[in-house]
Amino acid sequence: MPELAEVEYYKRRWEPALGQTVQKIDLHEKNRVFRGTDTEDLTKSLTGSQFSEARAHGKQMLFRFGEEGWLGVHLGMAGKLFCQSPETFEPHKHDHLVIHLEPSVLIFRDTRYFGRILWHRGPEEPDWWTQAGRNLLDDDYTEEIFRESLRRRSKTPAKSLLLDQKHFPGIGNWMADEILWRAAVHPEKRGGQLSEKEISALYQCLREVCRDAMRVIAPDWSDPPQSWLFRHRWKDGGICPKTEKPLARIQVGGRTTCYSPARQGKAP
DNA sequence: AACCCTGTTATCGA
DNA sequence: TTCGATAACAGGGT
Repeated sequence: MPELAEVEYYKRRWEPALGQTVQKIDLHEKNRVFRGTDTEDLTKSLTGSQFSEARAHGKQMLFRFGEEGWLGVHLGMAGKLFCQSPETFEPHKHDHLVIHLEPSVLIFRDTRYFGRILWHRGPEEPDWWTQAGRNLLDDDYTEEIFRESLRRRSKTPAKSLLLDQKHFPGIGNWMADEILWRAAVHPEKRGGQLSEKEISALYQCLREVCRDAMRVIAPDWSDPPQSWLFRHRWKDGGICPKTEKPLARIQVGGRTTCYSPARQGKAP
């Protein structure tokens, strides 16, 4: 489920425990979500440390413990984060990491095991954090930078390019469809086939969808309004809220894609 | 019961 | 090198 704004939402779920001290860790070290992670060092270093910082970038989260502990969380397809009190916490089969602080309990739950926990110890942030792509909501993420991404991958269908986390961190399946629909660009159109007007529209809609998602979803996971494609994309017989014509579903780059033929045209 | 999925990664081949 | 297609991962929802 989690894309840009959902990840921000889940990051905020852990923030109430900032400043608290870790008493105990529960984890299943053989678990897939710990692939490549030194769980022994994670357990040893986290215990007794103070939860000091919470950040999100794209689909990745970074939580700092003490000065030198950096816990990375990726939610995959179905990951969730919770913060509960010890009285209300009930262990769940798919709770892969449970951090008992005083007085809160932080939980990483993932029924599908596509998520991932990373761990790094040292004074500096880990490489997998500093090497992430640009923040699409920053003022310095300009149309020129967006154009450069299109140039670099001019033969890739627009839908597939938008899903590339190196270029567009945080964009996932529903956001990519929403952006293309708002910009009236067919998902299979390639970067090199886009007109100047289409490129500008895509850039504007990319920024707009990121802002709208953060505003509506990040604080309390509100339902987006009916005016978004989001509300219609999975319904059989869904109707485009802009044209009132039927929506269509196709596969692009292996991902199910919903679009409005009346608005976005036929395959190029 | 069969099929689908808001994600990532390895592999193969053009 | 680059990119697309495909499969794999694992469980829950429809």
